[in-house]
Amino acid sequence: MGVSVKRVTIKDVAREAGVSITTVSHALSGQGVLRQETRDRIVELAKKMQYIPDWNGQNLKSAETGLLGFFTSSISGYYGVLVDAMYQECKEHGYGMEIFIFDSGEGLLRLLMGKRVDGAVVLHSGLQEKQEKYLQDMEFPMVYLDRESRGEHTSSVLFDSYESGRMAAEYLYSLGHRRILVLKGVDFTYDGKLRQIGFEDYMREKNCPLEEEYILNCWFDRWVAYRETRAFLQKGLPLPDAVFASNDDSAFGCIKALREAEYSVPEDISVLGCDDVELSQWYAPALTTIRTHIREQGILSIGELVKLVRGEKEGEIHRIAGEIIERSSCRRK
Amino acid sequence: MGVSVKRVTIKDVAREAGVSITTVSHALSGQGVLRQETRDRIVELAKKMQYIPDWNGQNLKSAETGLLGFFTSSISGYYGVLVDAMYQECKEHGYGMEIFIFDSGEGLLRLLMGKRVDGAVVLHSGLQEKQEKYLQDMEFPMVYLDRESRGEHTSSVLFDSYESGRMAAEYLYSLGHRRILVLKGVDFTYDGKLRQIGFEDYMREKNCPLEEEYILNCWFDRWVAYRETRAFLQKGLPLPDAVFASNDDSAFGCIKALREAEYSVPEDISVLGCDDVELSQWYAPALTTIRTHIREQGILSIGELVKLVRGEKEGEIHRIAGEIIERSSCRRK
DNA sequence: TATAATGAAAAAAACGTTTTTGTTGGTCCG
DNA sequence: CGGACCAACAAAAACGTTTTTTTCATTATA
Repeated sequence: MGVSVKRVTIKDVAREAGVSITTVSHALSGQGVLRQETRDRIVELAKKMQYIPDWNGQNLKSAETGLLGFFTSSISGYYGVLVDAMYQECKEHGYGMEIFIFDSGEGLLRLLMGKRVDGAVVLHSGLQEKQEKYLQDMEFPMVYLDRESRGEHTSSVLFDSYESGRMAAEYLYSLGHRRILVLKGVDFTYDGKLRQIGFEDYMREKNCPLEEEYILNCWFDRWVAYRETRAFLQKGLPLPDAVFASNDDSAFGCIKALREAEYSVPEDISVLGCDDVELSQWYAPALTTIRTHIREQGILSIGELVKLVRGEKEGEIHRIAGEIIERSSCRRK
Repeated sequence: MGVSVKRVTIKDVAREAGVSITTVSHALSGQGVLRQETRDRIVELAKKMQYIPDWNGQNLKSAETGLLGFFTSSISGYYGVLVDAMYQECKEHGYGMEIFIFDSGEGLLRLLMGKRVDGAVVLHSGLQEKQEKYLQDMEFPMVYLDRESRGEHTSSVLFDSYESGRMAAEYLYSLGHRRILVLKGVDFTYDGKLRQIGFEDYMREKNCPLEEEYILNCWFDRWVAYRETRAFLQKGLPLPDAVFASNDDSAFGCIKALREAEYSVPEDISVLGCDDVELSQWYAPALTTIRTHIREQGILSIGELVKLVRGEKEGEIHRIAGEIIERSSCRRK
């Protein structure tokens, strides 16, 4: 099926205007030398005929599409902010943007190399090293959001998650908390891994190594965090002084479980989140958290990609520092 | 700049294999008649050479792209869920999906008619009637999420927002609330408008027409709702029995303002939301709200679009009923 | 006045595919 | 043994553009 009414092509416009398709193309693109009168006449006519150039025809010939792509496995939740920031920045630079969601890294190559976009921002743990290498060899402009990669045409824009992990530990430690419950995120994720390691490193250095039973696998998920802390509470182990949730979502889940068990935050237990999602400031109690500047990540990554696409610079690795946002879910012991 | 390394084209594969490009095309697409041995040999070789067909070349010739598009002005917040649902459903039907964000309806036409996708789901108040008409004339398969439109190739998948508005009013009324503060959403939005009208209609029928000062323009926004209810509170008007927030976000903003003014929800004032965003059940108090089945909207719209694309049916208008989810933010007066 | 330069437009090539039409040698059937 | 059919592949057309090259009057220059 698809579109069954005959499309208006450049040929139709040319015929109607009594000129060649070359002339139409030139008139519409502003290229070439034409009499002003001719140009105006054709532009006018094309609009009247509602001529819309075929994307495939256009881009088959020309080298650039004017489009940047964002490739990811999901945009639910918190990534909406990232995407919106990226889109604004694309517009700023005169590019369009499209978003591709998919699961396998295989598909990514097809899309990228099929010359659909001039460059890509990728946030996708499913992309294999082999494929990453291939893209690098093809000199395709890429910016990664979740892995360290740099080359002539590839950059990374990352959060300094190791430091954020340390920062979290330092903050809780400085408030006098020693026995800390950690809600671990997704291990095979760049940020998840580093936050955890940073946190653990700091505590070990302070001679407060984490205890096995006080690390809960919560997968960055509210529900899992809720269930896990419930289960933890039922074990009857000594109550922790504080909780470090590796993202805000799990902090919310945890707080709910604590509340149901009649513990109040932060009176009985402090809870520190990570991310500073928009909701955090609306929550009760307002969540103290490590802010990851996600909007900035979006802006920076597009800016970087544009430069790579235009060949204005070589790739590099950017790191965006976290920042502690003190609200009401943590207090001194 | 762009990709500078020479792409591997079908010609390269053909040369290497010692056959014509026709044969390569047939081998890879499974069309035509070839010896099994030849077919295998070419497929093997293409993979080894990392041949990836040029999207534009392919789709220039063929009528269908195998891609469905989602066109919207923003995907922040709550729409992530919608998008994820749509993506899953696309996969289910063997389609790919891409998302386009943009502001003007002008751009939409370019994208749609540029033969980038086989069909589109649109959620975009910026699309003008003239453009909608044009698309209909072009017999382009479309599903609208925020307007009533039907034709041979266009459907709508809507929430029954008028009924939801009535439902909200009925619920609050049944709890004995009479003086109700309404946090109005965005007027020029399909759902915003109808929720409001539905609510007003019911109250008028019950001889409790809304008072002017008890309608706050909150634009579906947390911050605006927060500031507006603060301002309202300072006016010193008689306290309402309940609040109907036209979406959950404004309910959160409102509750924060109420709490800061030392009113407690639901003891002093009941608050009813609308949407049932994921957060609602995690909030304190857990929000009583009208659930709009957004996931279902995603699934239904894609299912419908696929049928339209395949020409299996004519367009129609679907309406998804709301459902009241009772939690803890409302109580009997 | 012949030639070169210029302005305006057309013709043709190219982009990388898919699809339609041809070609070739061989097998089957009467 | 001669035409019809077939299997396996190649050649060519087509898709809708952009870009490069060509054409052809004019006008300027020597």
